[in-house]
Amino acid sequence: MNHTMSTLNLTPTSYVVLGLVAQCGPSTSYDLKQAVGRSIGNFWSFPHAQLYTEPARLAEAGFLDEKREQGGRRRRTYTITEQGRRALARWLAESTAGGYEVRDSGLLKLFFADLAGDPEVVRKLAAEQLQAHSDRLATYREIDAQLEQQGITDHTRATLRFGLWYEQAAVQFWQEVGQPQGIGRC
Amino acid sequence: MNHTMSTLNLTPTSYVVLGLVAQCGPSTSYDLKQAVGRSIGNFWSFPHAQLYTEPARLAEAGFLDEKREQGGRRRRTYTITEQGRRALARWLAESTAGGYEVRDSGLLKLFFADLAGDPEVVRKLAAEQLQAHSDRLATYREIDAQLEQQGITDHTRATLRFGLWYEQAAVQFWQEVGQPQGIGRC
DNA sequence: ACCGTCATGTAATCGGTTACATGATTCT
DNA sequence: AGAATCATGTAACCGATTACATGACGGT
Repeated sequence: MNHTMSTLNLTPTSYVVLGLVAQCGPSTSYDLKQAVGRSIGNFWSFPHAQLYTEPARLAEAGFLDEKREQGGRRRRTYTITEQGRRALARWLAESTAGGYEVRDSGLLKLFFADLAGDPEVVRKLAAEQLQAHSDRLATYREIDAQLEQQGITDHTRATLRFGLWYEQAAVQFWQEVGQPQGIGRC
Repeated sequence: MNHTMSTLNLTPTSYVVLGLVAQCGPSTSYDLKQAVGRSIGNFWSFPHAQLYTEPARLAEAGFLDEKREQGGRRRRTYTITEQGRRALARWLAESTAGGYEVRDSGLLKLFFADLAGDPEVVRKLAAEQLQAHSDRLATYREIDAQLEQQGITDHTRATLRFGLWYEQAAVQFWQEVGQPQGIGRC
């Protein structure tokens, strides 16, 4: 019944918004921002502006329902529609075609590090990265422990646990890099 | 001496191009495409069009030198300039501010998987991902072995080895997810 | 009343992606 | 010679990022 049913292709960003609204119920963009910051934002970040524009797009296309309050902040609150739910369900069920991407500038630098001529560059890089990843590993461990205490066992927690595996791998990797005596067995 | 010295901000893409040209010597966009496909493209992909437009931008800003052949394919060959080298060196030396991003739609799905209501969704997802990551792990192992035979021990090989660590972590993670009896120790 | 931070957006730009298009080579 | 693939780009669009801007709210 909505005539603006133009073919709008749904990006990962779209599904994040859709999923979050489905998960948390009626949300404002700021709610989304908070939710992202607490969870997925850890490994896949979205600038806040997108969490304002994307829901608008989705609403226009009929995947979300937008209600704007009159007084005060005049904020827009989004609710998922049946159509939105269907789109989400379809995405969840469909086979995951897209691979993955690890966009890590540290790695990029390492790849070109030999160009610098100076071995110190690699040492420094490895030390930095090791530090950063160790820190995050510690953080994730804390959070995971908290979630465990709270008895949370659903798949949002599982996602966090990926962070654990990842950071562990990163720590080991950068340790390996830092050791000048060469590459060990994996 | 170049008057078009406008402030052009250098993105990761820029450094990939710069670094590759520095590493491989004079290159065409197609060369870059090939090089990317063989190496960094494995975890950080760049559509080929970018490898045509980016060098142009860099050339215009004085980081690359462009020479176009007359006959045949009339292709443009890029060489790194002193300015380009400096930019690259500066980047390599500077502290890596930007964190990393893991953009994996499989993970995203997992995060929202419980919304589907159907446990089969998770099973299927985990199976798929496990398969995909196992395959890539195998591939990386092969490539690494080849590189080892060739006696390559520089940091471009090290970068590949990150792929090994990563895929191993991913495999373990998705195995964990696939096992319904809950989450084990990490 | 004032100040700082929280919250909520909009606008403009620009890089990234998709799609299109064509000319060289190579193979049969 | 013709088909198929390799190679080399261009153009248009659109999402993503940055920057700007302002209004509410909470505390002093």
